[in-house]
Amino acid sequence: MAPTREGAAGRDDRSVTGKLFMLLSAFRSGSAELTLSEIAHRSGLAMTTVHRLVGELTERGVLERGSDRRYRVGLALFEIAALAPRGPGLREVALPYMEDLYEVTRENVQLGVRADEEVVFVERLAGRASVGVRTRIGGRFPMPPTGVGLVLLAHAPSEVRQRVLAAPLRRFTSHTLTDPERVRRVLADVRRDGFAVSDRQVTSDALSVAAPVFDGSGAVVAALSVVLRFGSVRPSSLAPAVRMAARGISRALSSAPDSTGGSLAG
Amino acid sequence: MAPTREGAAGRDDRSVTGKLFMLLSAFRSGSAELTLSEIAHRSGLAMTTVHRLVGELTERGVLERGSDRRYRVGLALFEIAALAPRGPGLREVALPYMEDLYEVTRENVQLGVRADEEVVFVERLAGRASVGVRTRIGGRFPMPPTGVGLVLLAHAPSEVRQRVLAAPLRRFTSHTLTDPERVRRVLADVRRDGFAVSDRQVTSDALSVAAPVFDGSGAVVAALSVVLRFGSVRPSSLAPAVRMAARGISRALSSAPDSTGGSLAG
DNA sequence: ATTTCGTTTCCGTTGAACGGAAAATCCGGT
DNA sequence: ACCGGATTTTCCGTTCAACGGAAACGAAAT
Repeated sequence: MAPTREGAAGRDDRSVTGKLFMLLSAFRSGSAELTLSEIAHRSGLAMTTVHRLVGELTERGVLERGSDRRYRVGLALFEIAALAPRGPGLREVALPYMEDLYEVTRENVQLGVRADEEVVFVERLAGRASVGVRTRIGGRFPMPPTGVGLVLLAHAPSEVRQRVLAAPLRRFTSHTLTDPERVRRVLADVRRDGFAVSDRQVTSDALSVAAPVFDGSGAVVAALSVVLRFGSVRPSSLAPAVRMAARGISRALSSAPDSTGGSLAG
Repeated sequence: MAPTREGAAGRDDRSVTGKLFMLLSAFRSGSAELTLSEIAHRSGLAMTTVHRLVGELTERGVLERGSDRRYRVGLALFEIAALAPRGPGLREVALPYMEDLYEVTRENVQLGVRADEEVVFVERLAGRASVGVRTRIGGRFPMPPTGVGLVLLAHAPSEVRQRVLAAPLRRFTSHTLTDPERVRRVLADVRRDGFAVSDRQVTSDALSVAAPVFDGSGAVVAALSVVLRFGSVRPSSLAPAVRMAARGISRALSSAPDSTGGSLAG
């Protein structure tokens, strides 16, 4: 074994499919542009193997080479990923409603779905006046501290909830809830009220209000949130607007031919 | 050796990488949800091969299974594609400027880049009042009839321009320009004026005004456009606004640490 | 000029990928 | 509930694509 220090890597690196996945995942951590040897190092694959695979991927546009000859994720991957029903597909029908919400609040409007035990943010509208957020589109984030996460967690299968609350809850600010029992009670409130408030859980100057998005079968498939600067408005006063927008998306999803209901079995 | 000119439909289905690419590309044409045998049929691969590959992809979240057991593109692919500098990376810095433009016009605001000899749309903002467009995010479109396409083509390497104008120009409406010489003159105007107008080239009720987006080195890396209902405003009156927004994006790109300049050699 | 670091080519070995065949499962029809 | 056709999944012997060590090549830095 080489002295590579990757802990998160998958177990199965025998198949080409697995190698390709590890190779592409190398771009997730760190910068968006990598040299061949950086890819080899981060993916834990042999140089020659990476060289061959990267060559083929580049030929097909899955990777591209920049002016400095570095490799970057290419458009071909973007084109295929654009077809993901829970990603851009969902975004497509949600956008007009998010737009409305943005106009009213002038603050970050976020749309997220659950992947395993984390949130993946699918879309975010932000103007230049919006308060800064630590999330990135296509990026993961723990569920408990975020508004969308609370909604998704509240409506997730109980096994998922168990597992998430069994793990230590990461602290971001002095307000972050780290007691599983407290969070459990918050989740019950979220289910009762139909919306969630995350008060300075991620950054000390922001809070978010979130509401669930349902598919045709009544399952929660996503969550919508607005991120506000702390102190600017009373959170609960925005709940109706967020819920309205979320319901608008839900309705659009039900009537759309392309059902976006999906489950990630734990 | 020399880069293969054969373009899209590569006959190289020997390598696993190629097979995976063909497999995933099966989702491009037609619906977003496919059964195993549909994937096998569309990709041209053997059932057992597809079965094995699809199984592994599903394990990693690159594909997902819906409630009806059909396969769809999964979030893992979306997460990786989100790192593409010319895709979501570009979108991220462009969004606030696009937002501004949307507010002023209340119409479709589009951002596109060139891939080979076509446009790939990276982002589109649209309200409910906007006119319908035939483009899709992550989708391809011929360059000559679209606003963004005209800008990208005008600033593309001359070989690209040659090839595009050598091929027959597809007609969408009675106004679509199909004479290469006419288009060539339009492209010269685009370079001189700093913006492009596509008048009812794609649909008879819409026209678009587009301007180039530059990276730090002065190369055109993208194009921004507004799609208007025909007759609502005089196109040239919007040119300054579009150019302003495009320049804003250009400036943001230059100062960003992550250069998004990229070339796709012909 | 020499070192260093990254990239690319070469080639013999090997096991992952392959796909035909058959079993298992699903599904609409009766 | 029962049947027949279509779809999905498992099994397994064969083979060729994938592999990676070694060495040549290229480009900056010293």
